[in-house]
Amino acid sequence: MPELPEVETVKRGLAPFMEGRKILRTELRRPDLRFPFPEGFSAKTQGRKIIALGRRSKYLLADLEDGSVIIMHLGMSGSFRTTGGEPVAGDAFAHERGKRPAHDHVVFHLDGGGTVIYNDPRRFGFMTLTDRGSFESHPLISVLGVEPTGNALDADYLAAAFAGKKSPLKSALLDQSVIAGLGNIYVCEALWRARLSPRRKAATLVRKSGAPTERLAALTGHIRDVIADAIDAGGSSLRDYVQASGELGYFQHSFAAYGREGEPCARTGCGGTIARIVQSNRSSFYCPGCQH
DNA sequence: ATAGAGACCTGTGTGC
DNA sequence: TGCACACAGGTCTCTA
Repeated sequence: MPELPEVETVKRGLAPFMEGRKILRTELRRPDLRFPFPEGFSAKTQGRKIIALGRRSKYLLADLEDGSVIIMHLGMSGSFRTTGGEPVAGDAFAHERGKRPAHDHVVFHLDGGGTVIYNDPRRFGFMTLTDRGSFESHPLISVLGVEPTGNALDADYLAAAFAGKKSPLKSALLDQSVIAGLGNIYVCEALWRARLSPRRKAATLVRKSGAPTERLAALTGHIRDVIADAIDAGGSSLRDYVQASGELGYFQHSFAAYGREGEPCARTGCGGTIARIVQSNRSSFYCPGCQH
C-alpha cells in the first residue's frame, strides 16, 4: 500500500499525537504480522517515552527514550488510526454490534488515554526493534539506497547505479537499494512525466563515459517533483489508505498514468492511450505514444 | 551476480 | 445470489 509519501503523511499525522507521550502498554493481538514480533517486543516498548517519530524510505520509526527504535512497515494494506478513548473511528457501528474492527493487530496505549491502532488486513507489514546506535547497520536499513527527497539523489548517482543495467527502467526504479521509497505508483508517474518508457533498459540513460544523459537528469528531477507533490497532497488514497486522522490523501486525482488504462494520455497534443503491461508481475501504466 | 516468477494474505470488483 | 478469477500501494526467497 503505502509508498514514501503515504508513510511521510502518516508520520506527520501521528507525530503530534505520539511525540512526548509514554507507551503505557503495547498490546499485540497476534504473535506475528509478516514476521513474528521480536522476543519481548511489548516488554521493551512499554513504559518508554516516545522522543520522536521519523521515517526512512517506507519505514516509520519511533525513537524511544532508552535509545531503542521501533521500525514499522505498513506493507500493502497497513494503516494507523488514533483514538482518544471515544468509540473507534472508522467503524462507528462496531460498538452496536459488539465487535472489534477486523485486523486491528497492535494497539499502543499512551499516557493521557489515547491509543494508536495498527490495522493491516493482508499482514504484509511488520514491526521490529533496534537501537539508535546501530540503526544504520540494521539489515533492513543498511541495504537502502538514497532518499528521493534528499540531495543525495542526483543524475550522477543514478548514472552510476544504472550503468550496465540490462533491467527495464521500471524495475531499476523499484529497486530499493538504488532509490529507497519509490513504489509502483510513483515510478509510473515519474516515468510518464519524463516521457520514458518503463520497458527501456536502464543502461540506455547512461553515456559510454558513465555520465548521465540529459534524459536521466530530467528523470531525476521528475522523481523528486512527483514525490514532493504527493507529500503536499497528503499521499494517494486508493482502496484502504487513509491518513492517521482518517482523512484521505488526494494525490490520486493527479495521476496521469497509474490506473488509467484505456484513457487518453493527458499530455497536450499526444493523442495516445494509456496502456497496462505486466513487468516483474506488477502492472506498469504508460503511454506508448509519448513515452519512449 | 542478477532478472523474473512465486510466495506471503485478505478483500474487492467483475463477469458468467 | 453464488462462484471463479483477476487484481491490489511491498518485498523476501527461490530458480534460472
